[in-house]
Amino acid sequence: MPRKYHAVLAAAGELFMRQGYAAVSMDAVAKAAGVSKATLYAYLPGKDALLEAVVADRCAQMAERVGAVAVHDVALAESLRLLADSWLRFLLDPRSLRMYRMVIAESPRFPDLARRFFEAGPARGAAFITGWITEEQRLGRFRPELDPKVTTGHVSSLIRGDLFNRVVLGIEQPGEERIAGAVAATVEVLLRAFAVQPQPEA
Amino acid sequence: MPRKYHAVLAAAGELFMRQGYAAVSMDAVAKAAGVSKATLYAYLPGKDALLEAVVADRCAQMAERVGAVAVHDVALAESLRLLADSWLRFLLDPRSLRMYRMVIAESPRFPDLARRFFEAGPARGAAFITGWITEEQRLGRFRPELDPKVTTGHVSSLIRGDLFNRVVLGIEQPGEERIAGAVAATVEVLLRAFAVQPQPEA
DNA sequence: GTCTATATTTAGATAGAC
DNA sequence: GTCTATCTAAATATAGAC
Repeated sequence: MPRKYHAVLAAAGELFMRQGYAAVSMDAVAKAAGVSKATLYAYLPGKDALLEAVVADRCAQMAERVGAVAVHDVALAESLRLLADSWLRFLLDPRSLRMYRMVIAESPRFPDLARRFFEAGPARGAAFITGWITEEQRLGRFRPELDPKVTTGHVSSLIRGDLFNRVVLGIEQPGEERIAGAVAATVEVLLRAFAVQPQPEA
Repeated sequence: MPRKYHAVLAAAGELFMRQGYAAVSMDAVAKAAGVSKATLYAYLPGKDALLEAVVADRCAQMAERVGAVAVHDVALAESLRLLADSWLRFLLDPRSLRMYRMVIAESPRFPDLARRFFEAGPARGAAFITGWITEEQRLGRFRPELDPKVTTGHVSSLIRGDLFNRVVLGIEQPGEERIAGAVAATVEVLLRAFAVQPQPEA
């Protein structure tokens, strides 16, 4: 699939993410990609296939960007802060938000698409956090009796927090301090819930 | 706005929630409501206004259904379990999920709609939880140094948990035990993070 | 592979009778 | 208020030349 195929995927992706699948016409995609409509149909059998190709492409890109900062050679509080900070910022990235909105919206009609997104994004993030937890348990800083996978769900939910839900809905557009503040508050909770020796607050 | 107005809102709501705004035609709404298209335009100036009316209507309904179970005359663990269980089940209700998906999808193009949804749903739930926390603090069972509003974000995030994210994407369709298990695991974390006297596990 | 031009269907919206 | 019938624009998809 040659020359302009990448331009088509990029243009279609941009439009689908911003306006939603149903609201985007093949004309609009062709125009944005600088291609004729007939070329679209030379590449792909139809609009559904275009969406699937776009999401597969974006998932591959996302899979490379996923991954928080894992550090273990500092105090647990700082290690948690770096993990939470990097992961939350990834979630709040406009690309992540647009992808999330679009996939959520179409998941009832395109379940495969939702699963692919989940595997490329949330599942990879979860696997990363599970690894981080396991290592911290080995270091004796994270409660050893907890199941790493179950705990990953709790940790990731706290990191995402209320802020993500508000931003997804456009209720809030957080600045630098807001994000840092949310992370700091979350770290306090994480320490109380998961650290071997609960540390007193400042 | 007389006789068939309710039927129009109900039919349009059902279609918008299930298929998304852009994918639903006015013809489809008219047919589903048992009404001619001209009648739609007698009620409302256009499709956008129909969406806004639908969401306003559903938000009013939702505002009545919102509200978890608040109990304070049992042990904190049981009180937490009831709160988490009722709230999570509300979130996982198909009506909640469809509304959430649709509003998320359209929030970039209809920010007012997202805000109305937020006020009718998540904000009311948060206010409820904040009240619950304040009462538990008064009873001396919930850590008194914590800010109730900030803590509400942490509590609600943990209740929602990983399960909600998976269900929204259609990754998982939880049965009774799955929900109960998720609630139980969450309660353990909530106790460690927020109870005045961390209780030993079973 | 890529284009222009077009076929066909369906969209949102309205006129006018009752 | 409610209908049938219809207008106009825009949608998905394709034919056929290069």
